[in-house]
Amino acid sequence: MAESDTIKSDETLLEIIEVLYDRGGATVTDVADVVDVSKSTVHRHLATLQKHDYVAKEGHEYALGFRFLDLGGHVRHRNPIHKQVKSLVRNIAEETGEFVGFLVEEHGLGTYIYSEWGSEGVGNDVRIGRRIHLHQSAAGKAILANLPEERTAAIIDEHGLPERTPKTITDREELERNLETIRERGYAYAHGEHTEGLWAVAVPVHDVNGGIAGGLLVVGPTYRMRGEQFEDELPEYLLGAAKEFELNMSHL
Amino acid sequence: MAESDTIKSDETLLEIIEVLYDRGGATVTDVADVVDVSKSTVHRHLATLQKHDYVAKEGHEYALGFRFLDLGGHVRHRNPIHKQVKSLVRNIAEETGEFVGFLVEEHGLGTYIYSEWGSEGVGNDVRIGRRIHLHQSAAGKAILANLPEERTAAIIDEHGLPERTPKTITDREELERNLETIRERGYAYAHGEHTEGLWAVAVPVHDVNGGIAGGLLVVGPTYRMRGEQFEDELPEYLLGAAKEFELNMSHL
DNA sequence: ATAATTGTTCCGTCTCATGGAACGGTGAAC
DNA sequence: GTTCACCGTTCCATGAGACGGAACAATTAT
Repeated sequence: MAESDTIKSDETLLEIIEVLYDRGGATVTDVADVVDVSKSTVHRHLATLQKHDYVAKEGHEYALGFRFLDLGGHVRHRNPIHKQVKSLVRNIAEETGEFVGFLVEEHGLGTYIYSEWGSEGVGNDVRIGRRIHLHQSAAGKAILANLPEERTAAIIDEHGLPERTPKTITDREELERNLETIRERGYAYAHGEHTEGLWAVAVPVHDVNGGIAGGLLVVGPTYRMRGEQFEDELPEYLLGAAKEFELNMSHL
Repeated sequence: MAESDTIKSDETLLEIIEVLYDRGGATVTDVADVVDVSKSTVHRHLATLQKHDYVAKEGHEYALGFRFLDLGGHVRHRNPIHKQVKSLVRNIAEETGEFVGFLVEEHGLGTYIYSEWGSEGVGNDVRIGRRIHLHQSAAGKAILANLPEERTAAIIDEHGLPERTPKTITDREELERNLETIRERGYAYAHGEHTEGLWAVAVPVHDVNGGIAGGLLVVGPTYRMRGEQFEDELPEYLLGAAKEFELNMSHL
């Protein structure tokens, strides 16, 4: 419970990594300006990272190195369902032509472990591994609606309901009503709650123990996501795909 | 030049990450057994990582968290050629049905920034971002053969020629003869030098400045990689694909 | 040429990371 | 049910080592 004590040098190290992440590369002084430590300290931290190939130095610019790709790939492959997720997402992307993603929950936030642009798939700055607030995403809402009630409450308590677009649901009561609807109907919509101009449909995907494995999501521009196609056929299709996926997972 | 001084706590932190990477999850005592520090120290490092979502704790097990996926994705997307590489690799995988990958060089080691299994694509434990020795891979040899001579020499000096299978070329003279052949003929073979039972063909891919951007590789089981198909058609096809890729890159 | 930045190294100081011991909780053994 | 063993976590005193600031080197701008 108590906030265990942490290691200061580690925290600055991570902070430096964060800066390199945000800026996509920075010099010693750049970093020192942002992270409140002396240049020499920054330099030593970067030297340590460089020694272990965590950052690459090009001229005076330091940037995150391929070691992170390695670690990231590891995290993704550790997840046993990843291979199945990949083909699931890919098939649906091909079928629908839209952007398709699979979101999982960790620490109360959502992470896409795989995504795919279909032929018509629209921008959306979703990046594999980028963490997003669950309530801002159709897939996240599908997850929230299917977690044990107290877990959902704990997540909202911890992370709040920050706004991302004017459409984002920031009122707790409203969200809970929305989740209730999602539970009843079996799938979730998002109407520009994450990115304006984009609508999404998502269904929950269960794991073998009946827990929630993640959320399967299709995103498209508003004009293409209206009407029967969006409101009936697509959700039904996704529910079927999720069910099939769950069956595949159950006899592994 | 001089080995700049590094930060000890950072190094243990990275060492701990490495352990979690190798084992795919470990308890405090597990880590303390391997990394020569006290349990309390390990605990504090892990607590720090956990606080920032770099590790996830499940029961008593700590494992690398999705934060690394995020960072890894960032590294990959920063690379401007990534998007083109993706479609290049994917097309060839579809065409050949085999495993296809794109290897780049950093710090004298190779990293796959994208790979794809075709319909028949065979196992190969290649994992995105995993770092491998260049001389153990057809793609790596294609790169080594096309780097400036002194850079190639420096890489061999630094990393040596460790064996991975009995087929791996560990003799420097032999490797240099091999590279010479590759330069002349324009593409590289590997006959089980990385994984026994797998043969590969690879071609170098140049960047806009005429430098070497990476190596494009096709891997398959020995029995499927023999004969004319393997020895003539496939290399020619890859050379064509690489050329087309280079053209696409030149007018961006 | 000079000045103004940069990254890097050096050094003395005092913070803070460390190991060891104590605590609390959980599960196996008897 | 009680004991024992082993786990993660917290506490504390101590000395290693992370830190800031100054000096140096190497570029680039003026």
